[in-house]
Amino acid sequence: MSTRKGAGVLELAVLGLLHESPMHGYELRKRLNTLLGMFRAFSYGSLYPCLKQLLVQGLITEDRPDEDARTLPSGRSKIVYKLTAEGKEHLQRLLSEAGPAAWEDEGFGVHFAFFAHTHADVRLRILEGRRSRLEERLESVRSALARTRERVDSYTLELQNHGLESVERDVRWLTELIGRERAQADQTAQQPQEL
Amino acid sequence: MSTRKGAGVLELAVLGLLHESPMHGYELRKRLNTLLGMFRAFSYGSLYPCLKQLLVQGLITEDRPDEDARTLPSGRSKIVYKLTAEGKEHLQRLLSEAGPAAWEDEGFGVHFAFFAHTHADVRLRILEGRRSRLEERLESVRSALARTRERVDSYTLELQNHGLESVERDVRWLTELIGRERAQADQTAQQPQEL
DNA sequence: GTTAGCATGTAAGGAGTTACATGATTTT
DNA sequence: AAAATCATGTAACTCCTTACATGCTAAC
Repeated sequence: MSTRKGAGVLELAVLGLLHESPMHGYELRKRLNTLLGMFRAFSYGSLYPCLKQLLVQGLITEDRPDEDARTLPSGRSKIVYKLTAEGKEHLQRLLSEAGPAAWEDEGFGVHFAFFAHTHADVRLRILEGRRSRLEERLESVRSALARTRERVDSYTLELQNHGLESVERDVRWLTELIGRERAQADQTAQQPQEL
Repeated sequence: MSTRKGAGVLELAVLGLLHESPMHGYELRKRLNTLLGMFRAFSYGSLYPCLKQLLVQGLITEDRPDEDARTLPSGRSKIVYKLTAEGKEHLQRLLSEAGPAAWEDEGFGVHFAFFAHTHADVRLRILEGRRSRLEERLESVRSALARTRERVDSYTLELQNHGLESVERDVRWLTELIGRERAQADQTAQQPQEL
């Protein structure tokens, strides 16, 4: 009840993208779906309500170009959204949390996408958390498979092998990234505070 | 409104597993999570309501071992679920549908897992549907990427490349499977009706 | 001048999760 | 005798989708 659970992946993604540059909803959705297109896709039906909520929370502001006219329900035009100072703070807070939300399936991609704005130690903990998570999954499925080795038809087997291989590949990828992060951390540690 | 949309992946998975052998809920969930463990996991909170609904629909029956005692709310014991004839028919119907439900992200794994009970031509159409779906995704993300080549930070790039590679790998996997299916179809076509 | 893409929104609903509640049985 | 795991269930909730509704603007 403390951390305001109602976060969701979308909120972070929207804040992250708006941090790079102000945008209107339609464009935001396109950027969203090229950024995370291989993992998930969002529809307008979730994006616009999310923007509305962020507005209410004061994390973004909207800029309607035709302020002269009366509050028009028709005669639509682009509404450009922009991060507020509070929004930037909130984004930083979200990106500093190295917890399950950052390494579980739903959240990992988005958190990773904004690693450029994340502290090095948090990055490392998220990558390691993700890797343990996947390794746990591998082990649990593998041991269950060993116990139930009986008769499994060839299609089921094919699916399970493909799944295992994909996750193993992901683990190797993570291991490489972790290696790079550590090497980088060592380098900056040897030359302290050079700017 | 015709095909009773309220299907969901769980329903198919439960029917499929119960087709192999009768089981109680707890065991069902374990089998479920080793079958699809690399792709998704289900909780009891969705499994038991699903079983209840299938019971109401007459697709499964429950076998409570202690029928002697009064309808006991306490004193729990295993409840073994079993497919009815109607349930088997329904399962066959679900497995014969070579539509989006079978090749989109949510459904593909489960449909594939039960390919052993699926007609060869349906298998082929599902595999091809899945492949086109992934190829569309690749193309749409790649072309969007080409248009927005500007400045993307190295983490975003890393994520996108990894995503692209994973999906490309899946496409190659599907292509191989399609090849095998076709070869098999040719073989059985040359020697018609040998049993 | 009409199709395609740009642009914003809402209402209803679906599929599943979390957290809770309870108790039996097996292992250590 | 304590801890782990087996076993069944419910209520509240969350995040997101689908389908709808509307209209502008660029390309062909």
